[in-house]
Amino acid sequence: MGRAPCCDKANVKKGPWSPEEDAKLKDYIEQHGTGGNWIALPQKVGLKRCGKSCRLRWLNYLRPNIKHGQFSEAEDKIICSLFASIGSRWSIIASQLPGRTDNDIKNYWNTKLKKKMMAMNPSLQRKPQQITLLSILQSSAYSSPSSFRDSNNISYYHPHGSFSYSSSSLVSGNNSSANADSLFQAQESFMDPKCQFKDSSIFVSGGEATAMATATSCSSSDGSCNNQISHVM
DNA sequence: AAATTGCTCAACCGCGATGGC
DNA sequence: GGCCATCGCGGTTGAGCAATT
Repeated sequence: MGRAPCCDKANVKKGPWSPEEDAKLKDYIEQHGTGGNWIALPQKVGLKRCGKSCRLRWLNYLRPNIKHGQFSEAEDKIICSLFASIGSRWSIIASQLPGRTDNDIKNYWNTKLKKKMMAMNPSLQRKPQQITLLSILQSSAYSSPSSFRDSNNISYYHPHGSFSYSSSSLVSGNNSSANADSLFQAQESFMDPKCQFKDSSIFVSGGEATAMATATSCSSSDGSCNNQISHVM
């Protein structure tokens, strides 16, 4: 017995959306909202689509203020910084880039930004398995059991493990391999099941200031995402 | 001009989380 | 507390287009 399908696959249309379908869905949601039930929505709208498909279409394409196309340098920096700190939490990263969707950012990272980073630092191409939590702990950047400090004197603390990175050097092209390496070390430390964080709280400290960045989990059904990383100085 | 290869991005899939009963 | 339906997320796929051979 496998998992029950989310909808009747036989009666569901798949593949690209037609302009008519887009219009139907958009009109309905603008007039009535989602009703808090995506599964029931296609029937109400009169679409032969899976509820999940409708939700995705709305969130990634139809909802207002969606920004498509070229990412700016500033957006690149934000993506790199957040990827370094929280990994592939695309919905959280998207919440910091108004108008961008998690899918967009994910695609952008996988197709362009990642390559850009690799090109800037070929040492990143080594297998992730070569980087271990232990290697982080043993690194010269290690300063205490629960915090790291990078060359910019910025350290990042998380209750279940910590990491460091230099966002400025990553995106400027002047990055040292140590800084670039730390990006992926950071990522791995978060991807380690034993180090997963549930409340997405990140403590960032540097110099005399201490900041706490808290990423709360996200997305309302009307497409507005209330994820925020708030910085409390 | 045709065939092949590479790239992009919309859409799908599966699974964990969540909330209601 | 357990079950079920639904939501939301991240990883992956594949169609379509562009670039190259």
